[in-house]
Amino acid sequence: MESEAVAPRASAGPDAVYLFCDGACRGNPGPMGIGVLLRYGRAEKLIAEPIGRGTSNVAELSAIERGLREIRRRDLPVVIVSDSSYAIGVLSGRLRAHANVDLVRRVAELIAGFKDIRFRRVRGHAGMPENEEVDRLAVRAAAEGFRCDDLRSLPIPGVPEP
Amino acid sequence: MESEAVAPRASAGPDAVYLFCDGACRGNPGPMGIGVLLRYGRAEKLIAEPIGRGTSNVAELSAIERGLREIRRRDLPVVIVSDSSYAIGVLSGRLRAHANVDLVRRVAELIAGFKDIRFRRVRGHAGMPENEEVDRLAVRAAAEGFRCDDLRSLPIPGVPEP
RNA sequence: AGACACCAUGUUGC
DNA sequence: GCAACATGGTGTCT
Repeated sequence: MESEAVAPRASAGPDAVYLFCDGACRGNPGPMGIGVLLRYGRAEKLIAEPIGRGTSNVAELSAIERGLREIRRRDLPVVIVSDSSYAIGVLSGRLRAHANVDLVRRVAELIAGFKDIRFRRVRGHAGMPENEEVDRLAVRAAAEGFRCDDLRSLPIPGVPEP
Repeated sequence: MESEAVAPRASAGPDAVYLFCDGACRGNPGPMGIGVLLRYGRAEKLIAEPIGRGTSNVAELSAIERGLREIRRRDLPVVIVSDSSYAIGVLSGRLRAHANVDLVRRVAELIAGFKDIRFRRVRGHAGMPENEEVDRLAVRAAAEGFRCDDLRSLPIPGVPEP
């Protein structure tokens, strides 16, 4: 795995799209679900979807794929935030995929269509709010078939919500 | 590798130094840590150290090296207790080292300076208390940069601790 | 093909 | 906190 140094790392800039994603299954293999949070400026989009039966690693890869397909502006820098060392490893070429070859290649080609994609590994259940949120979405999608595709606006500090 | 029969085996005698050691990484390769427990009579010494980035096998070899360097009395019999079939193999000459050649030679020369060194292979995570302890030390050293170098006295059965 | 080790993730149970 | 299972990877040797 290997965590990147997080603190000293420059952010991808104000125009970057942040893609937080997580996959879950009930049992492994088992019914899978994905959770995605896309953030661009003050706008957020939440996606939850059950995606059939498969393995935990397939769920993690599928969450990344689903999130990337949501991004139209392929010229914008994208930061993929995932807790799956496996998914980041096989997509960044650090690990070689022996299983899930088709899925890995499909997502890799998707990635190749973007101008600037970076990966950011985070520890699962380490308190990062966005990671916790997509984890809950993925778990609900896998367990209850929960599905959503909602826009949302970030609160502005000091400005009361309507 | 086959496990040696543990129960019927003669111990190395009352004056032997027991060197329990383990290496760990966070990811492989990744940040490494070592854990060492030296026992001589009723005295124990615990060592934990992060040792930079490398592979699991390098960590295992380094734990042995670090433990051996702690032993002054090279005339005493030493029992190296490790769960690494690789480390014991390359150091005992049963396996041939193609990688990590410098490190292997360095530790082998260290070993050659002792009068009586034996290896004892134990299964990892099989419940042996000393192995579990050095495993935890190594993992903490790799994960959190934990470091220690402490003396400790074994409890005497029937005698309450202070 | 096998062995040992080191991990990551996903679950299940208490 | 403690068990256990599965899916996937590397480091190393035979």
